[in-house]
Amino acid sequence: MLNDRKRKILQIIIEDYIETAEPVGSRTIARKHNLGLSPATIRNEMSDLELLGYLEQPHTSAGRVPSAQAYRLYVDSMVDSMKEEPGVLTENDMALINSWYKERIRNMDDIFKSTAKILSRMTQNVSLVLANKKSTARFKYLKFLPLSDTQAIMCIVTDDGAMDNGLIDIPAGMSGSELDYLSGKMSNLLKGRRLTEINGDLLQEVYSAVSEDEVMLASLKKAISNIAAKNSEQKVFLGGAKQLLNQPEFQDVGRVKNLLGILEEEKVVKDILNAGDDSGLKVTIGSENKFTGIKDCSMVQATYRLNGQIVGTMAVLGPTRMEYRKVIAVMNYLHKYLETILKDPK
Amino acid sequence: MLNDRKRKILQIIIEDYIETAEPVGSRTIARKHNLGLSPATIRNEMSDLELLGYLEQPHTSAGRVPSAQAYRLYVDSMVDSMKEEPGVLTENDMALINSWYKERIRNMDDIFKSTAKILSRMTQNVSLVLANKKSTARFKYLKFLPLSDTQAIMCIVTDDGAMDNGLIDIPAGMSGSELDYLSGKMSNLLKGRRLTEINGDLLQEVYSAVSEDEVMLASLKKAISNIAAKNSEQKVFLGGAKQLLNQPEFQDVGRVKNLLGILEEEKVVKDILNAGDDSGLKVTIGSENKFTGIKDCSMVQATYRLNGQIVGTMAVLGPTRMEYRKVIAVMNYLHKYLETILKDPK
DNA sequence: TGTTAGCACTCTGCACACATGAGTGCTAAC
DNA sequence: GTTAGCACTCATGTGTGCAGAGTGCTAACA
Repeated sequence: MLNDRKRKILQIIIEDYIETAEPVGSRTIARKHNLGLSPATIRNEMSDLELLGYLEQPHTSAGRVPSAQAYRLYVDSMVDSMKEEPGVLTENDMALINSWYKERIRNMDDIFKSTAKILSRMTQNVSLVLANKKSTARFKYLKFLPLSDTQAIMCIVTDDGAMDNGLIDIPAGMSGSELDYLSGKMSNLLKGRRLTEINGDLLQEVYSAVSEDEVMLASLKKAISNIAAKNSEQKVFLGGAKQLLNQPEFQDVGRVKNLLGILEEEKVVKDILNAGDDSGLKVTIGSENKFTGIKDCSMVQATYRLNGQIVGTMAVLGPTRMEYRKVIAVMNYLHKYLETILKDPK
Repeated sequence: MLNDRKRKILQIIIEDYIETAEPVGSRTIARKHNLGLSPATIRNEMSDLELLGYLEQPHTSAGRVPSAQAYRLYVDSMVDSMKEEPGVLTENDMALINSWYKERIRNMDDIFKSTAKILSRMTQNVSLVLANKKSTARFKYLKFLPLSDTQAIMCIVTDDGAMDNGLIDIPAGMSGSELDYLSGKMSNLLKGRRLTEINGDLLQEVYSAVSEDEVMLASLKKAISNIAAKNSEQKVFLGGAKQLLNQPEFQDVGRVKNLLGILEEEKVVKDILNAGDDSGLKVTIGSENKFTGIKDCSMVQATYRLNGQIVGTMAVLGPTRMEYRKVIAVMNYLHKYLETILKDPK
């Protein structure tokens, strides 16, 4: 539908606008790029492109600005072409990323934190990183570690090698070996269950098979439901609200406030990130966004997996006039990097 | 040095300016407050106050604005008077605070999170909350929970009733009872130590008294240093960057960027909060702040303790034109509230 | 001696007119 | 199909004038 020349001109306009944030005029194009065309010809083409819905004019005597539809075309064809020759990151960029990751990684949270930081620094936009908690882990065994005469710590080990714990009340004077007997019995009965399955009823059943202390049962219930809640909780990491203020579209305080308001509501951020838990890379442009408040923004989002399981989602949120090429390249790189780290988190 | 009338006028100017963010003129004062004085008289007094350094004039024909020195006087005398009749929070405010705290408290982190949120909502400024980690806890005992043929989880129980854990490598084929023997021995030798004391050398000594497996020793060292690091780490919770944008002094994007930049650097925030680990309430006005970047802001800060130990620090950061009275009242209330909760976190 | 009315002066903010420049759309010629 | 030329539009920047708020000073008053 678009001939090569229109395509070329559209691309030039998009990239120029992404760079300068100023409406692009026909003269500018003719001057900057050696197309062998006069401004008048380019004007005619631009007029066509506007009619086709790819360009918009802020006012009569301004240059033109790409529409959401134009970005869509641009991104789609870019994603296609990137399948063949993916990376456009400079050596420098990659070195920077590597060094940032090496900086201070002690646990999973640090990995996500670093990812958020890197994403925002490299793309000059807000980054959102969502860490899914493993809710599919299965119960392996539990153990009580005595603390005092009336309290103990319950440790639950799951088959993914992780451990959770909670404080529980025990009958006064219960001995260590009694506790061990109890935990052994309970472990046998609960083995293989998902943590979320271990609700009040099941626990009641299992527990009453081995003991009958009401106080301890109650605190067990509470501790386990706490652990289950913690495990099914998603965590959000944000980065780079500051960078946003460098973008000309966010010189208006009202707009900044709007976006900051959204980012401060953890629940909203989670919803946004969970909405696109597609596989692979997803670019949402302007009003394609379902959430009010970011309808004038674009978002590039990617989920990453480990053994087929979604571990998390990362996204870059910014004005529709976003450096899509760079953002996508960074995302692709981080994606690979993360999957390597996650496989072998030494 | 200031007679009563000057004092009174100064107070009126400060409070009016805090409310309106506009320079205050002599006519306004005469109209709003029934002082029995004409604008001209007030003008004379204001002229004196300016000479004394309490007032400043943005330009010749504007009203006057309180200087840092004026705020200092205002805050000091207010803190004094609040010792007698402390609270000025409305019933409504208190109810709001209570309900926010009840909302979703499952662990310590939630308490700090809520505090940050409440502080910023109630004061319309940025809130910073620093949670000190208990680095003074003493080792009680440790226990190994087997995971696989070559791995186990090490659980360390401390005398404050908390537990930490880490993954360690064990010699292939080591039995559960061998692990128990090891942990029992080690527990006896390490009992009563601070976690930070348990460094590589001490551990080497203790461990070689009970076993000689190099791999396990290495992973033990690593796990314990991780735990010690985590325990001595301070955590920061922020709230209400959005509220800031409601303040007229932050309509300028440059200033917002400046402050956001600071808030995004966790290390800087920690430094700021740690700098004032005085006891009790501390108000820092404008250039009294030692940190560049917040020299045009004021900060109200309070540390809270549990059994004499500093548990954390909370602060409100905003323009020098801050509602000191309200901020201080909220802080006082939260202070009491928190110390109650912390004493008995049911 | 303290207080006040009056007045000239200063500065900001706003509205308005005007020129400038960038950009377009259209037409006619190549 | 391409291009030069021209009239037209609109945003932006600048200068002017005016109203309003506020001050400082002086002289009169109690």
